[in-house]
Amino acid sequence: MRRDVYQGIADPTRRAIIALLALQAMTPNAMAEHFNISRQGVSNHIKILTECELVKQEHQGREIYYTLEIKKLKEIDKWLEQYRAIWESQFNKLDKVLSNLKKQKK
Amino acid sequence: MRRDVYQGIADPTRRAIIALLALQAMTPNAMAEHFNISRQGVSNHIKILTECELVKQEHQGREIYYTLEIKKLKEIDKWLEQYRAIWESQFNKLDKVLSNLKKQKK
DNA sequence: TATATGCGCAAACAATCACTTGCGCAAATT
DNA sequence: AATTTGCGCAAGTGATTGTTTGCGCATATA
Repeated sequence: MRRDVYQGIADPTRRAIIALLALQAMTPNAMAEHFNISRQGVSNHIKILTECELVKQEHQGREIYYTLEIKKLKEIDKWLEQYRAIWESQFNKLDKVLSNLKKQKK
Repeated sequence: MRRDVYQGIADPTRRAIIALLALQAMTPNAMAEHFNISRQGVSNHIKILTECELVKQEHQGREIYYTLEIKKLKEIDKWLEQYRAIWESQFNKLDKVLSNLKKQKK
């Protein structure tokens, strides 16, 4: 069983949960109200998110508030970094082509 | 069958393929040499990457060169954007705490 | 103390996954 | 013309997924 950030964000419902938790900490029941799946379905996703360390829990009485571990998302950002350089240089190339076309028009 | 970028990058072998193709276009056979799985195993991944539009093909005789569609990775970057704002503000808060501690020491 | 509520665990399900092996087609080499 | 090479397609395998329903344990309310 693979448990990493990439796996964590692979499912659309999990990305929706992440979006919710970015706004505020929430209990599983509160999250479930936003989706068409059962409370337990949501809990299963939370379990995976917890295992990926994308989410942490805060017990409060019998309720459990889940919070987003935003720094885990930084991992993806770091992975993207190596490719950002490439697409930026590609954009610059395109930019050059365009400005050359402009010059030719003149 | 879900076919989006997030699914595309969910598998470690596929991320490795992406890394290879970032350096240069390659045939499936060439890629397979880098991994411990069969040529067909690699081809299965390529198929998924193609369906996610993370990869495009260029036929050249009987060989097929695959190239990385870097702009598709930008989609992830765009998704991350909303969270970047959050972790940056969190970092600034931490920064404040640290500089306050420093002041107190003085 | 009895009952209701919030939650995780466990088991079950079909669907999808990552792989493999075997095949056949088309391009290249002999 | 015969053989080799590069590739995708198809079918098969066991493992993992997303989901559900039923359970039991705590905490809260009556």
